[in-house]
Amino acid sequence: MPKRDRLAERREATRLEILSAAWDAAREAGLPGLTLRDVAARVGMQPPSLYSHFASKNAIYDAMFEQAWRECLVHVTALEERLPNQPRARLIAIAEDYFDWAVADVARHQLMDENVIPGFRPSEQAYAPSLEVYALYRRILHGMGLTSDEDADVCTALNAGLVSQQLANDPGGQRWRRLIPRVMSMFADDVGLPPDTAAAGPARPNGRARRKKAS
Amino acid sequence: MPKRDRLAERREATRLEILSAAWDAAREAGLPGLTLRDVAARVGMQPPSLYSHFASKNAIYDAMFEQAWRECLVHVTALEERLPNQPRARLIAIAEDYFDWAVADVARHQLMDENVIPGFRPSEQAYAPSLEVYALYRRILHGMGLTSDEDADVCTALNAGLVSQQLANDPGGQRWRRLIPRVMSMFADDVGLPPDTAAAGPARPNGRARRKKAS
DNA sequence: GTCTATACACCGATAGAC
DNA sequence: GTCTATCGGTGTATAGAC
Repeated sequence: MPKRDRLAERREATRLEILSAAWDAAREAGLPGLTLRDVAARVGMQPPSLYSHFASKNAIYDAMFEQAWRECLVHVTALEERLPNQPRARLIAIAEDYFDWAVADVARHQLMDENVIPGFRPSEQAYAPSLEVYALYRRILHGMGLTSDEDADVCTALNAGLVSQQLANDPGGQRWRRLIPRVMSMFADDVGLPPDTAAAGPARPNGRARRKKAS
Repeated sequence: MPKRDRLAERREATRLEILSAAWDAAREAGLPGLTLRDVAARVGMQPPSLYSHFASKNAIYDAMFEQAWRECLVHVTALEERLPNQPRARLIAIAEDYFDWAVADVARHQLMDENVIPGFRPSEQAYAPSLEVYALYRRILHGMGLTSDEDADVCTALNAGLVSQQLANDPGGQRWRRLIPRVMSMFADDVGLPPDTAAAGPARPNGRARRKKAS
């Protein structure tokens, strides 16, 4: 293996190490409270040395933004494999899974879905994975017969609202998380989804998913 | 009138002037980007002079938080007077009004509903008006026959989600604002509100709402 | 009491030595 | 690539003028 590749690998490893430290720091001090000095200390560097790997603090936010959405893409892709068959149960499972994932890391959620950093706008490259997630989401809904983009917008708004209220008014609690089955049923009624056939109630169904219908 | 009162009035006026300048600065530089030097310059003071009126920067945020929610309380109270009679039209009017009010001032919305400032938690006193708004909101819903606290939580989540998605993904646009009638109708169906009648008498919301059970 | 002047510790960012 | 040194700017604090 050429030397250049080893160097590139090591350089990439350092980048990832810095980002990992940045996530730790952001979770501890809050996303906007992240400081380069803190990050540098965690990786055993002097603060200015970070500029050898990132052009600015916002560049670190940008890389974190891309990481978070890539992570989300992997997460949702994996989730798709183990979704229940019944459309209504699917909606609930998706919503609960997204909810838990968002609430599990507030700093990550703020970076992904809120404008917490004054000067920060994600770059084209960092924004791309988020579009992929949204496309995947629409594809899943499409598989249930929800072909309208409006439906997807409504559904994302419902999820976003539940998460937002939970974090703002009852952090660490379950007050809005408990409403997910009801809200998703409401949405299912609105778009005219038929009732789930099997004994899959509003609670998370544990029945093994059968293979999708061949159409 | 005793001298003390005149002094107190002047002091209060200065406080309000500082807060007004703080709002201007926050709207311009983003809520977390607000700096005491900027605020001081806008009121023709030296930065340390602000400490004669506020104990800290967070104390300014706290006063702004209280102001914003008091303003919201006044706004919603005034709105209540001119709400349509029909329950479904009421829901839509409330939602659209809240939406426009929230979107009209992003900095205000961030302060009220998001955790944008790392170290900031509103004081008991500053938090009180927000509880009043929520109580008023529940009372309005109660007048439509929606007596459950869950209903109110769902409704606030719907509104919050629409605003959140609008600001995050289409700032300045109408993409989610257009969904308000549909989402509110969906909610009205869920709680079993009867259809609005064409000709409306005075507000006599005696139609008892019953939550429809979804399969 | 209110404001000015000054200082401190911390921040992001840059320049240059090695 | 990493370091030291340093810059301008920030929130915060205090001492002292009026």
